[in-house]
Amino acid sequence: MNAPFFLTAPELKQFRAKLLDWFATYQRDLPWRRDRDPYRIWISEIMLQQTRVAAVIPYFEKFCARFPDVRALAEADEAEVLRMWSGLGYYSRARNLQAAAQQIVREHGGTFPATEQHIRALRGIGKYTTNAILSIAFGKHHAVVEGNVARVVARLEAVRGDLREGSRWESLQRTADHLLAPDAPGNWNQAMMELGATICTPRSPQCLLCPVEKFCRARKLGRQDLIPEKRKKRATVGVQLATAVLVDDRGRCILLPPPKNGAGKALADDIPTLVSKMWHFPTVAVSEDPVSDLRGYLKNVVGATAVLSRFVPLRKIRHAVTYRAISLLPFLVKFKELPRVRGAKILLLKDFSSVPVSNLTRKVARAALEAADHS
DNA sequence: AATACGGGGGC
DNA sequence: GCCCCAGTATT
Repeated sequence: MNAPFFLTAPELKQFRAKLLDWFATYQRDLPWRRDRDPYRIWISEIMLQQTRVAAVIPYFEKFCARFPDVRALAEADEAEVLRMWSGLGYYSRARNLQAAAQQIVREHGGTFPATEQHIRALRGIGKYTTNAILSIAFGKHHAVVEGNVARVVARLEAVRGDLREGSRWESLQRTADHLLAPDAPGNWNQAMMELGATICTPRSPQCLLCPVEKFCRARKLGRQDLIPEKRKKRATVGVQLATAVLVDDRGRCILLPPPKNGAGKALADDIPTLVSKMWHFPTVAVSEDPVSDLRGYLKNVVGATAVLSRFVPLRKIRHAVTYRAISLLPFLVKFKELPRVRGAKILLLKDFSSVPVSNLTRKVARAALEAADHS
C-alpha cells in the first residue's frame, strides 16, 4: 500500500528534532499563537484559508475583539459579521463561520468540540482545518496538509506532477502523517507550514537557510525550483461592467442589497457573483454603449428620473474575482433628492464602515469621492 | 474531477 | 502580468 518511506528511523528522528528546533527559534510572533484557545485558533484557520498571514493579522485582531467567543459570534447579526469580514474575500467563510458558531451553541452548549467527528461536521471546516484545530488547540495527533506542507513534502520526496491532481494529495497526506512528531503535533504542523511560508517558498526557496536541507531529495537533484510543477489554471475572462453612483449634494449615495441566488434573476445575470453577494452600487454588464446600457438598467431599478440626469464618467476600475478580470466604468449621477428604491440603503459615500461591501464597491466609492473632492 | 469563490503581495 | 496563498462546498 504505502510506498517505502524515504527516511530511515534515525533520519526521521533527526529530521523532527531539527525542524522543531528551527521553529522554536525562528517562528514568527503571530496573534493567534498567544494561546491555545480553540475559538481563536479556529478563527485564524478560517481566515488563513487561501489568504496570506499579513492580510489576516489586522482582521483577526478586529474580529476577535468584536466577537471574543463562540457565543458572541453566534448571537451577532449576520450583517455585522460580514462587515467585519468586508475586504478579506471569500465571504462564504464568514457566513459559514457564524453558522458553525450557532451549531456549536446548539449542539455543544457553546463549548468548542474536541473530537474529529464533531469538528469536521462544522460548516466551513474540511479536512485541513479539522486537523489544524485538533493538533494546535488540543494536541492531538493529526497531520495537516495545505499548500505549504504539500510543497515541502513534495520537495522532500521529489514528487512529480500537479500536487492537487488525482491521488497525489492523499499520498502527500500519508507522508505528512508519517513525519508528524508525536510529542508536539501542534508545533510540528505549524513548523512545517512555517518552513513552507518562509524558507521552502514556491519560488526561489532558501535552501541554504533550511534546517532540513540534507533530507531533501529535490535539493539533492537540484530540482527544488522545478518542484512542485505548476498548477493548471482556468483562463481568465474579461468582463466589462458599468456602475452608477447616485449621489445627492450632501454626499449621500444609494447602495443595493446583496443579490439573492436563484429567484428573480431577470436583471443583469451574474452580477451576484461579481459583487460577492454584498451591498453594491447599481451595476450592469456592458454590451456596447456603457451609458445607454446603464440608463436602461436604472430605468427599471430606480425609475425614470435617473435617465434624465447627466452621467459623469469616473476613472476606470480594475478588479479581479477568481478567474474574471473585471473592467468597470463608474459614473456619477447627481440628484437634488435621491430617488426612492425598494430595499436600498442610503449612506454617506465617505463612510462605508457600516455595511458589508466587497473591495470592488470600495474602489468605486473611492473614485466617486475623488471626483467629488475636485468639484 | 472540475469549478466557484476575493484579494493582494511578490517578482 | 502572472502566481498562488494555513481550502471548502457544490456540482
